[in-house]
Amino acid sequence: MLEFAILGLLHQSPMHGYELRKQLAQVLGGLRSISYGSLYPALKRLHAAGYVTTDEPDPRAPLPADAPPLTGRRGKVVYTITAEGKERFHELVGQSGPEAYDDGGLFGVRLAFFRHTAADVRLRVLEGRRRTVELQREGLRASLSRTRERLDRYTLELQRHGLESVDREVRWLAELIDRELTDSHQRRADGAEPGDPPETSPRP
Amino acid sequence: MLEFAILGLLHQSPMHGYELRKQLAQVLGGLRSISYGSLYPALKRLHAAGYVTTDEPDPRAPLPADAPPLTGRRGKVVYTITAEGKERFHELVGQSGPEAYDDGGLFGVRLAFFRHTAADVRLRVLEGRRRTVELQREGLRASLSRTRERLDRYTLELQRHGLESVDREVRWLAELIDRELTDSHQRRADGAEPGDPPETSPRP
DNA sequence: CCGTCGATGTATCGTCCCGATACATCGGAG
DNA sequence: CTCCGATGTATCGGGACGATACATCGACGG
Repeated sequence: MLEFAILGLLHQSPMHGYELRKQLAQVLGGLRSISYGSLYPALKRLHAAGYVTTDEPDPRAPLPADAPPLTGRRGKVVYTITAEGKERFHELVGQSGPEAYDDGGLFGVRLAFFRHTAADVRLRVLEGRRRTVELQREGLRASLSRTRERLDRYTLELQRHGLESVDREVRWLAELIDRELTDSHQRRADGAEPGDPPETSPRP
Repeated sequence: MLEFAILGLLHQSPMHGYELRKQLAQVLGGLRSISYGSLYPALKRLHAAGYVTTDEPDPRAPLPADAPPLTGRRGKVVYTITAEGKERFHELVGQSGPEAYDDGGLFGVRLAFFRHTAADVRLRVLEGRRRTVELQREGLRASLSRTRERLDRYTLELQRHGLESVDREVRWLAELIDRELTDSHQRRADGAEPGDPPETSPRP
């Protein structure tokens, strides 16, 4: 999941780890933040896999007689996506199976990078997510009506609130899907390229 | 977090790990489930800490000449809470500081065992949680109005939906707090014990 | 001119949790 | 009688987290 998000951000421009974290927090919805304990190991993995490069000139050669403080020598590192990294990102962005929407966190990241996603894939991902959440809702409803009598008021409130949240998510997804379909028809009528990501204000 | 939930459940009656998992899923709101990869290590920790005992008679003594299959010898294990465990649970249940509500997951568990919690602690935890979520909401609002122009429609939708969810949670918490206050006044008027957990249907 | 304070920045450690997987037992349906 | 699904215990590798340490730099006031 981090892999996806990092590649997506680096796809737009090279960045420091620090900046990456800030942008990530923004894109992820503001509440979900990413810790350095996840970020740096993830960058290390991506680097090992050849998906990103660093400008670190490796700290071992060009200063034989230069040792003022010489402590730490911690330098800033700019991460840049490679051609393989871009390929990997587009491979991930093209996936529309359960791995794209079963996990809510990953789905959020997918949504944040939907502008890089083809229209048909967008639609499949949204509908898959809706199906997943609908199943959750049904399970929740069943469980709630089964155990309504045996639960105390607090547990009951917790479940009720959870169910309403899931219900709201389903309706939200339905709205997004509707909009996708409308835009798709609109594009067909306009004769525009199919798969064009709709802009923030499609018709200003 | 698991520690709390497990002790809370075992507080009611001894159980197998398997049953524990099912009850846990129920109490946690139906969506959040707990995997065995978390549960058994957690039980091991609780056992090592002396908070639970098992009926496992230890597999090393009483069958010298008994070896029909002798494979595995995997037996069922019933976990029972100890006096120290109950003490630990009440210690945890009495906490009303940030550790009780800063994390949403832990707060959910707290709520699920609110019937074991004193009325004043309940109120402090609910108000603390509301404050936390309110701060989240303000941060989200600020971030959203700051970046509204630069975000594409999908990221915008994501943030909007997130903000509405947080907003709904604040209102939900306010309702719960109101109810606590009402019940508290009611109890005072009735002359009942302060701290009585309100039942599921306080006035049938 | 200096100190220190907050933002920027890199990095690791221990711990927790998860999904996948393996294995074992048992009651009932076919 | 046999197979199947529910019950049941357990581990493994890996990912993510919070806490923490350390380093650099600009700005601000004393």
